[in-house]
Amino acid sequence: MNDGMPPQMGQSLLFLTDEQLRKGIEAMFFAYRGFTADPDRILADKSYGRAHHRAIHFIHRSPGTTVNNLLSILGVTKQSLNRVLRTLIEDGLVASTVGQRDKRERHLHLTAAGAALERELSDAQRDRMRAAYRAAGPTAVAGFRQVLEAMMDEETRHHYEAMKDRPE
Amino acid sequence: MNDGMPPQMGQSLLFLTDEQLRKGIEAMFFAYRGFTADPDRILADKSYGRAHHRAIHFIHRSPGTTVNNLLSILGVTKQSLNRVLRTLIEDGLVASTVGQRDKRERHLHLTAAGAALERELSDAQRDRMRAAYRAAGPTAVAGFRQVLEAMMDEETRHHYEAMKDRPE
DNA sequence: TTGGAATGTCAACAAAGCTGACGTATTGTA
DNA sequence: TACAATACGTCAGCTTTGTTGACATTCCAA
Repeated sequence: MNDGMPPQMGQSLLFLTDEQLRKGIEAMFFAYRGFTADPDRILADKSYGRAHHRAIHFIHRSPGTTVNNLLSILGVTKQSLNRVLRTLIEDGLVASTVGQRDKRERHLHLTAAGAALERELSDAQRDRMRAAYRAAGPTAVAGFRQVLEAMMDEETRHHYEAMKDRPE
Repeated sequence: MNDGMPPQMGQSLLFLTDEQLRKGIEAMFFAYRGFTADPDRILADKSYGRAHHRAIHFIHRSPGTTVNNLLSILGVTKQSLNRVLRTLIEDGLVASTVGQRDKRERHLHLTAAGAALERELSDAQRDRMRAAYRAAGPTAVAGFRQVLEAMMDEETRHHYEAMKDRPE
């Protein structure tokens, strides 16, 4: 039976065939939909979107972060982020305080209400992630993270690693 | 030193801590940006977007697929898909033919030009995926796929698996 | 003191999703 | 043979989230 592989290709490189790569690409596409589905449902009720979720997540993750820093983490323009941030501030989910050392900077924190929404969103997202982790097991999880990290842009990976080991 | 873990938690469950889950969530977010970055750059020059890429990908993957089938794979409304499909047909990248058995159906194929663009896009995306796979190794890749598959919605996983093993 | 950096705002626009409504051709069924 | 359901296309209108470009304000630092 012809499996489409050149006979000289060793078992060791079978995971690099175009077919394997295509499966990985489709797995990323389909999995990302699941990944965002639960928070999206929660946000839809509140007339917020994914952009609000991302802002809330990273403000929670790095309390006191500046607008500029958040910008480069999220990879969007300041105008785009500003629109999202403005509604979150207006709605009392995010507090923006003038910097001490540099008064041009605004430091962002979640309010109690913002922290409550963050908790609700991340609980939902973690539930799915936990189920997937549990189903796949610790070895698979390690591989999952390795491949994802290798897939990032250089600059992005720096952001990722910079906040990798911060304590809660 | 307090690592934040309850002392009764065995090593076997450390991969399910909130901190591990959060890292996985952030890895998904950052990696997905890298995942789409290369095709996005190619598409920007041609005034197409990610939606066009997805349509082209799955038409290439399942030649002769109907509009309805594509709809349920992509998880969008027919109005949204139609806008994309119309431009692709107008530009001569996709051919739409009336069904033989059921004349209500339209069967979708890539033209030579469409196949050329598909090749360009998937080459770029596969290059990054290949580099990530190579860096992480075959064991990691297996885990990567396992976790992603466990992360999908039920219905989505059916789509994924239905086209999993089709020959090129 | 002056140039540049950080921030914010206004305007205009585009991609890509959504709902709702409607028309047409075709098919299956009562 | 009527009628209901299906597949597809399209129009209109709306939302979210991204983009440029222009411009004002505030403040640090050379």
